[in-house]
Amino acid sequence: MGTEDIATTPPQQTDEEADDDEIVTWWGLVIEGYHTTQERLMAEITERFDLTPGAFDILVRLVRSPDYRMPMTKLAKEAALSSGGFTKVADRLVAAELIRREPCETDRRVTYVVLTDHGRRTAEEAKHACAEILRRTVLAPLGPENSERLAEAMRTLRTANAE
Amino acid sequence: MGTEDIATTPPQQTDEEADDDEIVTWWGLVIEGYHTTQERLMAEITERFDLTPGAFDILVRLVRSPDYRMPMTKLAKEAALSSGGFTKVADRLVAAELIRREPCETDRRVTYVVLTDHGRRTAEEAKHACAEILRRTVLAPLGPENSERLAEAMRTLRTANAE
DNA sequence: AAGAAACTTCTTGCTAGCTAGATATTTTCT
DNA sequence: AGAAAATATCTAGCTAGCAAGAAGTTTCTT
Repeated sequence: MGTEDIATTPPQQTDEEADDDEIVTWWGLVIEGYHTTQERLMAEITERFDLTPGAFDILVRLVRSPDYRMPMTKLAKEAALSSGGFTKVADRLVAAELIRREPCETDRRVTYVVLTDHGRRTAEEAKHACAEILRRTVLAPLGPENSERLAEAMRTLRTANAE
Repeated sequence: MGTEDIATTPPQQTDEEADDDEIVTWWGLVIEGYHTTQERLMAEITERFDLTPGAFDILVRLVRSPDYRMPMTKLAKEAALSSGGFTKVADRLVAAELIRREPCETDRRVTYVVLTDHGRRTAEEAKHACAEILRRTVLAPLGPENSERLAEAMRTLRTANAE
């Protein structure tokens, strides 16, 4: 407080404003670090497998599901997509013959999406490539201890800010 | 190695596949933690100030620049936008009377964007609100030590994966 | 000084994903 | 049983941002 009258290079900035600035810059660093890494990861994946980031995400979730299958709504929610948005992603994946739709016998509102054989192979290869890239671009630079701490911090943020 | 013959709940998964899975899941946690937090932050900002996330980012960068002014190309690069994409963001900000374009006297290829008075006020208020939200939703849950470690990890990732 | 090369901005057309609302089905309540 | 509410998917129209390329300006080379 009380430096309002002294004009320095950033024109008359109060201590409080400087504080705000520091915090916003600090979070900007998080944004940049995250995006740089994620974009590099996705650049390699999309180039090697001809998948969009959204499609890759769906495939990985499906390949981990029992019978490689999940109801549309559940999958959309997991992937943080709207139902309308997910319909289009699913359309594209069906067109690429990576998944197919299957009606549910017991509840006719529900449609399952299921990996095709081609989709399962692609998903497994892409997941393996993803892990390899992550070892190289994230785990190696950070080291195991910092990696563990990063995960812990993110877990905290997720729980603190969920819904 | 050597567990291929024993079928467990995920149908015959090798150790290597389990390893891949663990890493991909670990990074998925980072994605989720980051997005949850960022979305909550942006939800509050966009609601209070009628700004898109991209517009907010531009405004904050401008309010920190000398004379509240920057060449289009430099600003686009800082904000990780393509030049075409940035033209449209700038169009919207001009329409909202938050910035204006100004030709450069010495190099007629260059156009500056400059905060209007209204833009400067909005940017300062939004930055202050952003800092307040970050204190509440990020710094408080993490605590100072973990916050410092998070920034350090992100700095490492940024440098490791730049360009 | 003339032409080539590089740089900056803007235009055009495209894609991904969202919101709102339509339709069909199931569940719940009376 | 039948009305009302909830659930699941799809459709239509919208927005943000990208990529490619057009057009103008400057700088470099001869």
